[in-house]
Amino acid sequence: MVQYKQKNRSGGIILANKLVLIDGNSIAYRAFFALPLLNNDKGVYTNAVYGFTTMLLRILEDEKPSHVLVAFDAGKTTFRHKTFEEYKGGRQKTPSELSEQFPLIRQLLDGFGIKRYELESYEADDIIGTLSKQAAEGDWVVNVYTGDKDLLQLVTENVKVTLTRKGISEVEAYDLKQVEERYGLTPHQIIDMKGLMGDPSDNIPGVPGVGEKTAIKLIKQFGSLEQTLDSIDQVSGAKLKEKLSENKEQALMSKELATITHEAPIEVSLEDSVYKGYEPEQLLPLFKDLGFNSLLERIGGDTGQEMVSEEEKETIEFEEAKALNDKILSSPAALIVETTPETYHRAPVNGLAIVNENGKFYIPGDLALSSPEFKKWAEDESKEKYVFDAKRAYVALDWNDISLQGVKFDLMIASYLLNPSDSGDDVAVIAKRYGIHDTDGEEAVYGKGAKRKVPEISVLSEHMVRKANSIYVLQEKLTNELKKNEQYELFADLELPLSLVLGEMETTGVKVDVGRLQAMGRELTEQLNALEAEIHELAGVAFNINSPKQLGEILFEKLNLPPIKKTKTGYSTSVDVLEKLEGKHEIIRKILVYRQLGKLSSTYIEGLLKVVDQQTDKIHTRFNQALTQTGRLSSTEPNLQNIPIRLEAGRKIRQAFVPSTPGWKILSADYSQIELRVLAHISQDDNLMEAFKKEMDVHTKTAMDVFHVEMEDVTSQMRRHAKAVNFGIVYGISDYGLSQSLNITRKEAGEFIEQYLKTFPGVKEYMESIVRQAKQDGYVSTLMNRRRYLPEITSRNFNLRSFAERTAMNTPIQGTAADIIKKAMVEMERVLKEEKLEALMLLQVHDELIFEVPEHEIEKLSQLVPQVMESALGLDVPLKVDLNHGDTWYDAK
DNA sequence: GTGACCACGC
DNA sequence: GACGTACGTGGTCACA
Repeated sequence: MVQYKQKNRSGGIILANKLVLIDGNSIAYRAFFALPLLNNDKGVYTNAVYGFTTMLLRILEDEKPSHVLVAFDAGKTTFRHKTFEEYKGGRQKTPSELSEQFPLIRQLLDGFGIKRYELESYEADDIIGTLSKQAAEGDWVVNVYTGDKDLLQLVTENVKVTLTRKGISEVEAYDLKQVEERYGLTPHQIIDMKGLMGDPSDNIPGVPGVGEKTAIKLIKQFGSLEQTLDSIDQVSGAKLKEKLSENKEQALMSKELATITHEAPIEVSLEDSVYKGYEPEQLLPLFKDLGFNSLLERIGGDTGQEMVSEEEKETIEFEEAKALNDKILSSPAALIVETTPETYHRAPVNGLAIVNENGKFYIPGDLALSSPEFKKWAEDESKEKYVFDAKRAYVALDWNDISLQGVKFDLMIASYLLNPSDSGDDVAVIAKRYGIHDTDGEEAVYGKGAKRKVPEISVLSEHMVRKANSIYVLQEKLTNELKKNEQYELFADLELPLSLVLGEMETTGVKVDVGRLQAMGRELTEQLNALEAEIHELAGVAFNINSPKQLGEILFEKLNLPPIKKTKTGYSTSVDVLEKLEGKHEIIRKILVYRQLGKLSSTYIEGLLKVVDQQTDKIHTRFNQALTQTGRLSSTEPNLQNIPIRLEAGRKIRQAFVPSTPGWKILSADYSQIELRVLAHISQDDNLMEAFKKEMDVHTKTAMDVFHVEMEDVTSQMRRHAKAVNFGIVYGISDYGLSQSLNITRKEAGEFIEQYLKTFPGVKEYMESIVRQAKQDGYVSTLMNRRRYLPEITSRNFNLRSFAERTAMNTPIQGTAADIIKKAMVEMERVLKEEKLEALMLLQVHDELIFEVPEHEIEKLSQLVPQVMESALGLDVPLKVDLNHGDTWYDAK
């Protein structure tokens, strides 16, 4: 364990005491403005605390001080206000986001065992001035850390001042020599300089018209402010002479204000600031609470995927169930169905855990899965269960012929809805965010990569009981937070039911025509071999076409083609680069085809064949319900949301996706322009709403309005551009992004966007108001109150801020579309059951639902599906669904 | 194992 | 004027 301890004095020689004085307010300010507005899981801002902490850790490591003291300003008025009432007047009020962090900084310093001090009527500077003088007189070595150049006046033989530069990441130490180099003045003359030039940030007037250059020149010439004022007649320049004599008094007062006192009536002694090193145990809970996970390691804490050490864990008492009775199978109960992390399809159940008001129980897998009592309890809707990742539990049990019902709380989903940015699939990680630290992460228990294995049962049983206990303990807290955010309906009526729907879709799986896939694979391999030979022939040498590095060398060095774009590591060989080279060499076309076919072969043929269930020829994807920042689902192992469609060669892959029962059909229903319809609704833009109400082609309509032409005069080029702009609006891309996708200049792209917003003033108004709202609230919401926090929207970093602004505009659109289709899915599943239909919902691809349907239900479904989807959520514009069916997914177009 | 690069979908 | 620009998943290569 790394622990900071005062180092032994070398060779027994006692060196001078070393005192570090920190200007607390100044460093906190710097940190606050340098870092984006981070917050922890409780919504408390922590950026200043974080910056302060990293700085402090570095100071302690670099300086290894024997004494440390952090000085703070106290109150608003100081003795300087008696001299000059407007001292520090006109200063912007400290933002509340910062002031609320000061108590945390104080707590943190206490945790470090570092003395802090503030004194009524005095500023931090004065405390530092007084202590540094005392220390220097005692022959101590002093280093002052601040962001304020004024403190340079304190530099002496023994006292250094270290200034923060550029944010907080860089610092610069000033001793006598460096002050001289920088200003050509002694530290004491800094005050004279200030008297002349003033300081706008403190509202110190100085002499108007005199800036740093003139001030330094005068002080160099005459030695001090007083001597300058005594010798005004020797000053060169009539204007300057006049200014100086007019503002004598003001200059003297300014000097007084800028002078840091060495005589503050402080009640601390140097010895009070003794620093003995910190105890990691004191800091761990603070850091965890603040969410400083990256700093835990630096102070010798755990990173989350190491076992929580035994001392930190309270022992947990639990019972191993020998038989299942009402005491164990009561309600409500937290339930863990333990499966080895990763895929849960056909996964063995490693055991179960239940925590309820009667106690904590570990239940061996065999016992539960073979127990009729357990099945009855699990399937009983009225027995309330609290879980983590309901779908995992649901599917794992479903493979064992148990249909889990009555899930009333899912910790994973709840945490995701409260804040999608710190979601996760690990109980421990989420529990920690909410203050529970005794649960190990999955990786710590199971190991990772090659080392993954199911641990011995004593470890595993305790692990699952701890997880169940975390859920049990956190249920109320998160439920309350959801209610407070008005997200409980989203949670209970949408996402929870959806997880069961998704679970059913996943277990149902999609049938694949393996023979067909293999045949396509063979054909592709032949084509690839032929192409490879031709490419090598044209290049004059055999090389790996899949290696961007080798390909780049061949194209741009051997064949001397012009390198259009570079990447960090070499030449770019991406599609848009190759397309620009297409006319220049016949090898290019072949490489493009090789790339396209190679992708199909490796990702889609081989990739899919790898995950086909050998017994049933079905593919069971997993939908991740708690991952994307917008509320969309994602799909893994395999990803069935990116099966090719645009290019015919790729689209053919879809021919391998077939119904699981002979004679059935694949039916696909996709929302037409759902995001733009949502945008029309949210923005209430008349023009856009009209397009949908009149059922116009929205891209054509956009082209007509943006280019001011009649419908029949819209060229395909215009429509393509309009479509790209609409696309950009929906996905929140920038002018740069648009310029890339249309291969036009950024300026032109910017003009397009501007023209678009002129045409749709309601949209413009929406874009502006949503950004304002995001700045005010810190988050944006969808129609169903899904949230996304955007702390960076107040960042002073242009990039971070712009990105957050585009996100603010885009997330309510994309997220509401996600809400709508999710709602339709829940409703659809209900209707299928209610109508006793055999048809099965198989997949969701963001704006599209895929079903397999018996022939005789096609007609019924063709009516029901659009009806359900179009009425999922009432908008002020109609929703429209396009429907297709066929023998394979390919044919459902 | 990890990061860079590339490519597929919405 | 620079900054480095939708969100995902997954394959391959090349490095350690």
